[in-house]
Formats: sequence, C-alpha cells, structure tokens
Amino acid sequence: MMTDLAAQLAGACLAAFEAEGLDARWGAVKRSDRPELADFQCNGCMGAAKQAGMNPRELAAKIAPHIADNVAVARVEVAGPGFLNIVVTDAALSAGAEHVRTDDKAGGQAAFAPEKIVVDYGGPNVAKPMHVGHLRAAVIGDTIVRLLRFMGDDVTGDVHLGDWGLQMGLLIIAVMDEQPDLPYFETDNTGPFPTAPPVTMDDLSRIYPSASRRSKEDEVYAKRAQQAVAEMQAGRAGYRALLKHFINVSVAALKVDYSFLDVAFDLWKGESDVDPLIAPMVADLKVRNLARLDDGAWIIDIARDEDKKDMPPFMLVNSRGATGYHATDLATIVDRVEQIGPDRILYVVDARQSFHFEQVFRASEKVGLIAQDRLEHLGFGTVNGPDGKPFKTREGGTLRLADLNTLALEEATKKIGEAKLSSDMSAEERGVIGKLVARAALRFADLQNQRTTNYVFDLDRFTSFEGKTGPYLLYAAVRIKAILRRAADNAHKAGAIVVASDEERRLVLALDGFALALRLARDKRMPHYLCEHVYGLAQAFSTFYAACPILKQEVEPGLRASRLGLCEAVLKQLETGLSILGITAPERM
RNA sequence: GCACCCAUAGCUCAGCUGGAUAGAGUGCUGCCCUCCGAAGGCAGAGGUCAUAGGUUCGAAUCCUAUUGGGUGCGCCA
Repeated sequence: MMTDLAAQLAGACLAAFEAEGLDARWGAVKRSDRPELADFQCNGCMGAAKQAGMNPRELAAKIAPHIADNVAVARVEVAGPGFLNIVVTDAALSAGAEHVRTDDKAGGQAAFAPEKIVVDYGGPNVAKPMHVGHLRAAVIGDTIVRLLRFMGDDVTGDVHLGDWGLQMGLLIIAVMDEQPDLPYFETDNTGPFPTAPPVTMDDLSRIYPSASRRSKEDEVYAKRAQQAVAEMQAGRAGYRALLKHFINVSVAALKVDYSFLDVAFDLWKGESDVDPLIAPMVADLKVRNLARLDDGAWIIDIARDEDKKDMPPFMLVNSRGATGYHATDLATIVDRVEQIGPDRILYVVDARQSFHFEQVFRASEKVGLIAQDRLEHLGFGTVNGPDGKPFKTREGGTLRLADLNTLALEEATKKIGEAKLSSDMSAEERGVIGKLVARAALRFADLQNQRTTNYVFDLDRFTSFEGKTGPYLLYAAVRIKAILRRAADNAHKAGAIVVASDEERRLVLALDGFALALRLARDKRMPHYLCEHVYGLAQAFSTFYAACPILKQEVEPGLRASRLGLCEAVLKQLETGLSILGITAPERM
C-alpha cells in the first residue's frame, strides 16, 4: 500500500531518530509553514536535543542524511535553531498525484486498527418536531459514521429515538382528552387495535407543546401523565398500541427531514425497544448488590473517593416505579453488547448532556458491561443566532428543522437563479440542484466548525457561493467536471501526470494532505479537519486553474494530458472527501 | 457554591506532538476575462492571540490566578 508523502518522510525521519537512540515520536513530519523554503518540515530535533542534552543543530545535521536517502527527497536543509526543511522531487509528487488518480480511496488510507463501533446520534423525540439543534447531531453523527466506515471500521449507526419518557404520557392523556372514545383507552381491552393511526404528525406537533406547557402549570394533569407513563411502561396494551402509532407516524416525518440532509441510520431503535431488557437488568443488579433502595428509588452509587464534584447516584428506577433515560441508556448498552458486541460506543449528543453520560459510563463500568474508556460522549455546541444566544425565530420560538430545510432550499434556488448558467435548465433540474446546494450549504456550515464550540447561524452566508462554503466547494467540483467534459468532447485524454510548475506542486501537496486530515478527523472525532482539507484543496485547484491553462490552443498535448490527469485526481479526491461529509456535487449548476 | 467548556483581525472562524514572519473567509482598497465556468484568481491594509504571573533556548498552544461569556449539578429526557 502506498502512503502519503508526509507519512513516508516521517517513516524515514523517525527511523533516523531511533538510530540516534532517541524517541521515534520526534520524527513527526508536517507540511512546511514556509512553502517558499520547503515542502515539508520536521521540528523534532529541537525537542529531542533538549531532552538528550545535545546541540539541536548538530543533531539535525546527523538526522538530515538519513532523510536525504529517501528516493522521494530532493534535498534536506538544516535551518534556524534546528528545523529540517525537506524538499521532495517532482517525480515523487507526480507519482503521488498518479496514485490519487487511480487509488480507490483517492489517497486516503484505512485506519491501522479498525474497530467495531456503534454510533448513537440523532436522538429525536417522538412527537416533538426536530429543531435547529437536531441539525448538529444528525450531520455530525452521520459524517462520523461515513468517516469511520471509509477508514475501515465496522460501524452501526443508531438513531436512538426518545420514545419512553414522560412525553409519551403527555401524548396519551392529550389524545385521551380529545378522543376519549378510542379503544386504546378501554381499561380491559387487550386488542387487537386499529392498524390506522388515530393521529397525524400535525396532530402530534400541535398536541405535544400544549400538553407540555399545561403539565408545568397543572399538577393534576402532570400526575395523570406520570400515571400514564407508568401504566404504559407496565405494559398496558392500549397504551402500547398507541405508542406504536406515535412512533410510526413520527418516524415517517423524521425520515423526510433526514433525507433532505442525506442523513441515514442503520438502526431505528428507540428507548422503548429495550423495555424487555430493563426488568431482568434491574433484577440482576439487585441480586449482585449493585443497586440499592434509597428514598423509594433504586439507585446505583457511582461516586468515587477522588471526585471533586458532587456525583448524584444513578437513577435506575424512580420512586414511582418508572424508568427514565438512565435505565434506558444502560439497557441500551446491554442490548448493544449482546446484539453487536462493539469495541466502542460513540454518543453524538449535545454537550449539555455530558454530566448524564459521565453517569451512564460510570454505571456501565461499575456493573461490568463495558469499560468507561470505551464509551465516548462526542458533545457539540449550540447553534446560535446573531446575538450569540441559542437560535430563535423572529417570533422567539425555535426554528423547526423542516422549516430550516425549506429556507435553505429557497435561498439556494434564489442564488442559482441569479447566475446566468442556469437559464437553460429545466425546472426539475434546477430543483434537484437547489436541493444539493442547500444540503451542501447546511452540512458544510455545520461541519466546518470545531465540533465542541457553538456557532452562529447565518443562512445568507452559508448559502453564498463566495467564501468558505458548501456551494463554493460544489462550484469547484462542477468546474472540474466541465473541463473534463469539454476535454472529452474534443477527444483530449488524460495522461501521465508530470508536476512542474509551482501551482502544480502546491496542488499535489494539497492532495497529499488527505490521509492526514482523515486520520486527525477519526482520531479526534472532529469532522472539521476534513472540511479544512477539502476547502484547501478546492482553493489550491482554483489557483492552479487560474495560472495553468489546460484546454487552450497553445498548450502542448503532453502538458495538457498531464493537467487533465491532475484534474481527474483532484476531482476524485474532492468528491471522495465531500461524500464523507455527506455532500454531493451535481454535474453542473 | 462546585464542576465542565469557551475568549485569536471590524465580523465569522482555523491553528495536530510547544517552534521560523499567528492563518482562512467576509468586509474594505487596487489589479486580472476578444475562447478552458470571474459563483474565480492575484496583491494590499487590518492582530499587545481576554488580563497578570510562571515553566522553557522558545508559549495562541502547557501550569496558576483574575476578568468576562456559556453550560450542567437525584427521581423531565
């Protein structure tokens, strides 16, 4: 398997450090910060010399010849306090570009130690329409699934519906009040029940907010909801049948929103699916003395002596005999361990849940399910409005994801219409392209931010074709496709890539960074590294394109063939990278 | 009160093991289309990296304190 140049050089470099009796980690090689001086650099000599009590420049002078031995290296220089500046040969760059063009991973590489991983993302609640906050879980989770899968991990993505808590009780009593004669509410009716749902998604979106509001003011109403949840969880047939309807109606609506964003799941499981596992789990924990009764509730003590903060116990079963998301999350781990047996479970959930997950992870370890360090909460920040506070509509309410998708589509369509190039397109084609542009805008805008930070939502900026946006990336890809189409029309074929000009060198060096970007994105579970790479690649291409003519008359055939080959390599890597981000480029736009 | 996250250009954000002159985008100024998609490219101005100490030959990056902003902390999920 061929590796990227940076990794090849690092290999030579770390061997050189080892030969000097120093730690291999000093051999790290990265792209040069000073492109006018070199292609790559190694900074390890300073640190290693310090630790070993050596002179850094002398050490660098010893290491340099080892690197210079590598066939890919044109020259190595010691600079400043002990930097190693490495320039690679044009031939090595040419071969690298050729590799990207022909490799089925476009220069990306599989992980060294692939794992079996479950990714839990999405987490929409039944009956509650998704809002802007759900965009992040969906897009980040989906991208991480694509990324891990691309790198060879065995991945299962699970939506993990919220369908077991108090909101189900609220829905049950709200429907009961509206349609008291339905068979679901007859105490002794054990079914069968009608197969057609008694409510639509619109009904649910209307009912839930009002029921939720009322439960906060009306204690009697809240008690009824709690009672309904307890009965549903206890297995009351009519309520279970109603729950199934709620889930089915909601899932159909969720799929519409997710599909707009091209977000997919392998499993559509929910909290309710682990219900059968809860009773045996609780019984087992009691027998093993891991759970104890406290104030009428069954809890697991998870506090540790070294804790610096309060660590309330894990609430297995509350004093009313009901189970909440502590129990379902733990039971979900039981389910995943039994059904899938993963090395690791990742939770892509709002950062505000970090305390909850610490509790769940501690409990999991304590009861011997899966070690705490195999469970990762990949928290993310909030989506904020221009005021820096969580995004609200002008009326002050939350913006629904469905409405957000529509707004993005309208904005994208408008901007496509402003360009001259779409004038000969049919309405359908414009519709398809508008959707791809809107999706690229939303996904890239979200993913380019470091996962853990909040970001400011600005639809106008996200959908712009100028700047660091999804549409710009699409434009870059579409432009390359147009060149290749024209080339094909004129029977110009791509040929051996020969790197010569400065812009070509920079472009191929950009291509070389793909493997590293993927590695960083996977190791840190941070998709923005990939966004940075893809954007940098598109920029390097634009610079190349402006400086290096391809199809113009005066370009001699060999050079044209080489540059067309480079175009193919760039397009391939660009589309590969974009596909991991869940972004698809049209043929034209 | 305790714990966690954050503070980088007017604005929105990058910055991997501590390293050379802190980078993009946007906005502003000036260039570049009689055929490759200008939705582009090139150049310029713009920063005491919140503040004060410390570790180090070297700190946006590591440590401590302070200020300012966000979030969470037993039966809602």
